[in-house]
Amino acid sequence: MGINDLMEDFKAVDTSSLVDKVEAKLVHLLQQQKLSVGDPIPKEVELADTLGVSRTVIREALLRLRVMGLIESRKKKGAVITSPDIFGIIGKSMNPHILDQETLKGMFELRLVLEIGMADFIFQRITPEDLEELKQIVNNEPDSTQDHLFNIEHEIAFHGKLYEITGNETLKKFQKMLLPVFDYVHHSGLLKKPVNKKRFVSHKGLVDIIENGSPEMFRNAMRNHLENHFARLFD
Amino acid sequence: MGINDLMEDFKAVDTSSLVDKVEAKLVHLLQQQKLSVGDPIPKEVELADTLGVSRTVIREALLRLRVMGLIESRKKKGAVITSPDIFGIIGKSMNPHILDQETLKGMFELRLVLEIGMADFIFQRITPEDLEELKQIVNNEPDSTQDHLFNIEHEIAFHGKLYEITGNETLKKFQKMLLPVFDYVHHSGLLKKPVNKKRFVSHKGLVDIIENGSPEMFRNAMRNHLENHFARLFD
DNA sequence: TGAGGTATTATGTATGACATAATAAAAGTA
DNA sequence: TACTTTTATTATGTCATACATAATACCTCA
Repeated sequence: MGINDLMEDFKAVDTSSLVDKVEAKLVHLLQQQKLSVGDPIPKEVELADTLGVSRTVIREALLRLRVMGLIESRKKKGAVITSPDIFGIIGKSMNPHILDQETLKGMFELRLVLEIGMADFIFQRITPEDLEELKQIVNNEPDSTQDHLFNIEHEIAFHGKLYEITGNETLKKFQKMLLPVFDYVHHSGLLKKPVNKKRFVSHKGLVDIIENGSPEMFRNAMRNHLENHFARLFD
Repeated sequence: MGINDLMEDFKAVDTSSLVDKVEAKLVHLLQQQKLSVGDPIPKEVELADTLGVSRTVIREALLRLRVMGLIESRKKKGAVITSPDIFGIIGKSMNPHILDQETLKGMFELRLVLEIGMADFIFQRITPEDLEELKQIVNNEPDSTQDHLFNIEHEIAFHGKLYEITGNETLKKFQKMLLPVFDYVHHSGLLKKPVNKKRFVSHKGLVDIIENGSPEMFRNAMRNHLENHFARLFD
């Protein structure tokens, strides 16, 4: 056993707390798949007894799982396994005021990536009703001559509908989470370059493409539509 | 005060637990922005004293913040505010075995959206070194004639590098998180349609486009490159 | 002055008790 | 018998206290 192995061993000293270990064990237990959604897990006292630790530790470990959305606990009924709503959970820790600038900028960019990349799903899954609704939304928008006053409400209505059309709940939740962050970055002085309200491809233009065009055309049009945002990121 | 208002009041009965309230108060405190990263927050006993609840409750509330990545606690030093690594946190609750099918499928699709949508960032931020590295990766790949044996390692190396080039850490972390899920969905029987290993635009083709083409060309090429995956989703 | 030991402090863990809410069991009534 | 109400049970939620542990600050002594 060479010195390097020894060092490896040293590195392996268990610095984790008791709760850490218990948490790991519990997560491992859930992964065994012996348990599926809705199944109850052992009571706190049982667990404490079995694992030989205090109920305090068990409670902390369970609490972590609960915050992560892996379990839900009800009085008397004990804790049951749940399918975590990931984005619901993230949403809570998604406070723009707390995130660092790098992450915030990343989120801003992420939206642009998503809206350009989702073209195929829109074309594949859009229904006639969706298309009709899109047209409605566009018709309710103010005149394009005064687009410098564009309404954030209409922006959300239109782009939100696009996410909805993709039929991807995860994507939609992601957008919902991203929205406040995007807005925050947009208005805080985080991006150096000024806002240029020049409008390129309009919402109406996008709808026309959805109706008569192809995913390829849509991607390019959306890229153009978002030019104002890209311009603030690139030179 | 009409009956409806009364009902409103009834609806407003506070069903939240003590810990919930304390958590809300603490989060609110952090949002005051009076506190920035690295700043310590009051000790557990102080908080318990100030808010008039037991230390247990305080600890549970703090634990939630900790799991959400908003604070870190050190012995003796107390708890300090941290900039949360959102995706690190999500990663923990991102166990494919626990997520429900709908979410899993959503994640699978999300990857496709991302890789098509990130073209502009690749072109904007790629360096000569990046390009060189991409070529290296492609050169190390097995012959395209035996592409039915394509190696998952090379897939990850190539596509991972693309994420890296975007210069968006958030995006990269997101990919890291998505990877196991994508792989899981790919191999579990979740997608009905069989895997068709037919190769369309190759990695080499993509590199060529990055070198000589445009974001627009890249998006189309990537869409084509991912055709195998899309084919399993669409009719 | 600086190294090393000691005291202090705040979190981590353990224990025991009681409160509370949800359920199950039992009792009572039509 | 069926159905409602009351009572018991059970498991989590909250409280209080004590001690362990690790990190820091302080203090002593060479």
